[in-house]
Amino acid sequence: MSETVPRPTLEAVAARAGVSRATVSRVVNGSDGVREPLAERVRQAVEELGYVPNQAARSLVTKRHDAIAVIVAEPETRVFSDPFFARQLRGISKELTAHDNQLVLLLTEGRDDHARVGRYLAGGHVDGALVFSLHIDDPLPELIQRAGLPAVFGGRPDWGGGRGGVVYVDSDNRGGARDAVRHLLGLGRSRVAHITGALDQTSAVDRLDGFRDVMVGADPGLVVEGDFTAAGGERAMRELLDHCPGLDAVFAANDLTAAGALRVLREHGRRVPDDVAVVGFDDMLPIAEQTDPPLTTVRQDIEGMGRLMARLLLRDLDRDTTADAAVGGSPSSVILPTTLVRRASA
Amino acid sequence: MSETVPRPTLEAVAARAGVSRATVSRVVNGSDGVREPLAERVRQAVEELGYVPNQAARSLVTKRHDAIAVIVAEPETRVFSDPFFARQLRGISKELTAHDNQLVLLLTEGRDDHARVGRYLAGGHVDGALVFSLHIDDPLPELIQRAGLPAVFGGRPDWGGGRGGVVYVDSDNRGGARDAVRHLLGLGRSRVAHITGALDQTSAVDRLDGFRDVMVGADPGLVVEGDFTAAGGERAMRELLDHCPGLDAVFAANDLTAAGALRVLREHGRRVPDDVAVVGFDDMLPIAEQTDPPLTTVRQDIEGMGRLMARLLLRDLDRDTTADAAVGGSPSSVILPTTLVRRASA
DNA sequence: CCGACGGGCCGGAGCGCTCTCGGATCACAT
DNA sequence: ATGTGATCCGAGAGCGCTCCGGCCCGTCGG
Repeated sequence: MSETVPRPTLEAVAARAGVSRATVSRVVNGSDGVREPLAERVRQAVEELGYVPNQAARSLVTKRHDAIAVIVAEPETRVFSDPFFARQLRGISKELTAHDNQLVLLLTEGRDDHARVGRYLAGGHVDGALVFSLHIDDPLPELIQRAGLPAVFGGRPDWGGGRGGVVYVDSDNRGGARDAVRHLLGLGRSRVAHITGALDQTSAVDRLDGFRDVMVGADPGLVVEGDFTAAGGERAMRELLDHCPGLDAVFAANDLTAAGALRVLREHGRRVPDDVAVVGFDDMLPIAEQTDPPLTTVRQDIEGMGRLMARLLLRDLDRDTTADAAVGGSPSSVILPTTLVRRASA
Repeated sequence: MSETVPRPTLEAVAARAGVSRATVSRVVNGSDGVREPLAERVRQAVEELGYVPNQAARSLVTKRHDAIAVIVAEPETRVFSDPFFARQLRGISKELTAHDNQLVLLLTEGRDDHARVGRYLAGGHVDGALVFSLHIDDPLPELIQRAGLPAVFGGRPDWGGGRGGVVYVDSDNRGGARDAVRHLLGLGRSRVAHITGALDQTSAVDRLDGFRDVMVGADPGLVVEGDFTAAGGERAMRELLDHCPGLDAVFAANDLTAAGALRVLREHGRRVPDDVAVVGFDDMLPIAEQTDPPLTTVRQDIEGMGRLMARLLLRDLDRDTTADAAVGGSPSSVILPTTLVRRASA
């Protein structure tokens, strides 16, 4: 019924083309040293038989799998509540498939999942790993290293990336924040507040740092901690309005936060942007376009981040393969630029 | 430097434990026929050497890969603009890892990608496929069948699923729509309008059907086509207000559409829910909670859908393996119930 | 006490592929 | 005609695993 027809093997193709396995292998893998007429005969046999190489057998000898693990720590619900994840994945996918690599997705649930992931990585199924949202006490890097796999991290890791040549890709959160605040100042605002993100995430810390870079010596009361959610934005905005009723601008750590802030501002009768200008971060659609008024925000190239992560990893991979020595040294981390998107809120 | 230590093989473990490969294999795979003292010695050797079986070698002989492909058609940008995708993936992932299966993600870009996917599926890397948003002219089912792989589809396929025992999992879009409309009627509304989704998607068609089930013989002018976007919702709402200014309720095909409709209603000075009650679909967070007023909507169990898809597929797989004959017949499609979530808009 | 029987364990074959060698072939120069 | 490379191709080994057949040894009936 669902009985699979046994797929043709190299040998079958060889027999049909009247050559040896080795020759077929050469043709299939595009190495030279096979004269044209013969090669053509082989190609035809491949065609006729619908031959597709058996990856398992190939991996067994090459020790290459042409597969990359993408590891996402599930507790980061943020990853799931916004389209970031999907966009990044899309970038990764594009880059990987362009190089004939497969994407194996590992969503880790909790603590105990690490054992599973470790076993998997050690099991030699993949050639490398792409890892998201790493925390300081995360055993993942250790596991990956023990498995002898190269890895690239998404977002600056907690410990600053200073350790053992960790490679990561991140947006220029700090620079983006500076741009946002400068834009606000450029609008003639002077009492600029900041609602931070969840400060256990480096992106939130970096954005706060960027804010401070520009607002040196500002009233510390103008900074209130949020958590990247709309509810957090509302709460923080209320607090802000309470303590600093004179503020004329708000830089929110992300668009969701900004949306919450906007609601509270409206509730309190403040007009945006006339009374208070608001800038968000992420350019998270459709949120950013749907707020009232539409949000001025800092856009980052999410898909590009994903693609870049994959590219760095792949480069590392065939550096190992092709070169005898390190050709260009290990790859190093990359910070991607952001751009300010002007809409109506500031 | 990044030189990998050669991983221990079965043979190495066997040598250390003073037994044969076969015995180690038995112990590792949990088959019986090895007496306890020996088994223990083997287990210890495994431990000491940190042995992990080589999957490639194993697959080569078992023809099993313990991996499932998840195929998502990229053009469905809807998939990427809302968290559906991630949620479903999460459900799938949970179920798969619980059964020690890996998740290989295939995002297909366009037409020409099908060749790649086909090759991959035929390449014998995976044991089955989970497929999303299939269209009527999609070559995917053909490819999958040719590769001899079992598959489960997400969402009712275009051609109605009547063909060749296609198995799919879907929400009860029609029933959910009925609930929504009945709720509106229960509120005493009588001129209920519907803004549809993109009607080339079965979910949109089903929701429309559900609407019609309840509103038999209603003014056809009360149904306007949307496209699942907020902009589409705005456009449709304007049209509706133009042609049927007397309407007192709107059932929107999804929450984004509802959000657009809400904006236009406010713009026209209609109060929600006093003048016009609005119900959405999806309970897409954070949108549904953030609209003004918060949206009454129909919730579907996205994660459950994913999990169920995976479960059906896995069941199908080891039905092939274990049973001599069909134990319980082929699995069949499942429709998951929806629930109405009451908030302020209706 | 011997032969039959059976469960526990081992050796070997082989999954489909790659890759190293060495043999065959051919052009060209000797 | 023969040597000489360079070039092309094939045979064979083996990657790490599973599984089959058979050997060995313990057990029991006669």
